[in-house]
Amino acid sequence: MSMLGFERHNHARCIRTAVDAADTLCATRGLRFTPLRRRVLELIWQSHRPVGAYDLLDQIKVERDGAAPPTVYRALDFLMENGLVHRIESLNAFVGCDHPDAPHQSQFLICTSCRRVAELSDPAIAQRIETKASGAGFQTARQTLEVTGTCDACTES
Amino acid sequence: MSMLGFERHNHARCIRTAVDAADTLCATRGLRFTPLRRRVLELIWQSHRPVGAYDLLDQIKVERDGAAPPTVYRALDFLMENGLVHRIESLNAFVGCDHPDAPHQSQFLICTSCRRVAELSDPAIAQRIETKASGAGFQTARQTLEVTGTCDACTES
DNA sequence: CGGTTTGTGCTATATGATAACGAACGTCAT
DNA sequence: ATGACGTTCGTTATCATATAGCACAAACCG
Repeated sequence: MSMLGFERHNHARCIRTAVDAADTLCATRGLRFTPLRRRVLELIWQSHRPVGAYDLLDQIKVERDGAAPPTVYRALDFLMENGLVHRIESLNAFVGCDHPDAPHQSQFLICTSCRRVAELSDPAIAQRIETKASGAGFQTARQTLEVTGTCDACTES
Repeated sequence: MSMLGFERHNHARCIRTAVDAADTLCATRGLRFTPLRRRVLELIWQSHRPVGAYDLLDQIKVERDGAAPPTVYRALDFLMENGLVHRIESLNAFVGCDHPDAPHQSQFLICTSCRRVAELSDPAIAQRIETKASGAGFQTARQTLEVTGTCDACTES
């Protein structure tokens, strides 16, 4: 069993769970979870790999005539603002958030072999970074922590 | 006095030091520190702000007829491979490395107000991240840690 | 209903990065 | 020196990522 735990999870269910959570979250906060935004989120959740905006666009175009870059970037902006997806800076790509309900600092493990990404949320690491930054007189707004390497499933094989 | 310590440092000297260090390092390793590479490094060190590749290109073009994107990207690749500059992933931009001599994991504090970047190198943080990753069965190749926020000089004013 | 805000369609353009190929240059053994 | 080899650079073309700006439509709110 790999650390990422991807081998035997029911992915259809995984997607549904994520979208349902988004639905609830938007309802709670009075946000408009439009068909476009919902669809973009579904597409992002098709895999645990980060997806590029233009990959999303290609898929959206099939269903929605005249879709253009702003179509998908605006949906992505909405999803990111509300913590439903994260941007992986080192890849210029996007992944769904595991636990959008609570605000959190994330850390990402990015496997260069299978290209899957696992999201960690270790408060101790975040705290340590925060302490170091504030010790330097720096007010932290956001932490970006991305670790690239090889996941255990890929190491084993 | 701000944490970044930029206020009263002699920046001409700062640039010279960095370029001299690169010179020595290249000589030691038998690398070719060509005029182009040297110039790109100088340009990057003009400030402690991350510089975009196309900003560099605009400046290089003035001096070097027919310079094109590959001109600067190749120089940047060389400088990065040899630890002379770092790429700031969240900005798609580049900064000079403070201490290129020793291999190290860096952390960056990026002020969104003055846009300056300070490089930290806290082994404890790097170690903690490494431990967490390997505990998850992940083999780390590289860490990217970028903290955005406000530096103390900007907070004060 | 009517005014306001929010979301989307659409066109254009800005910004960042790489592919591919040949010519020039350095290095080094002969 | 000479030539063979690897590296660096010039040059053109193209790809990839992201945003600006404006008009129209849909939802929201009194």
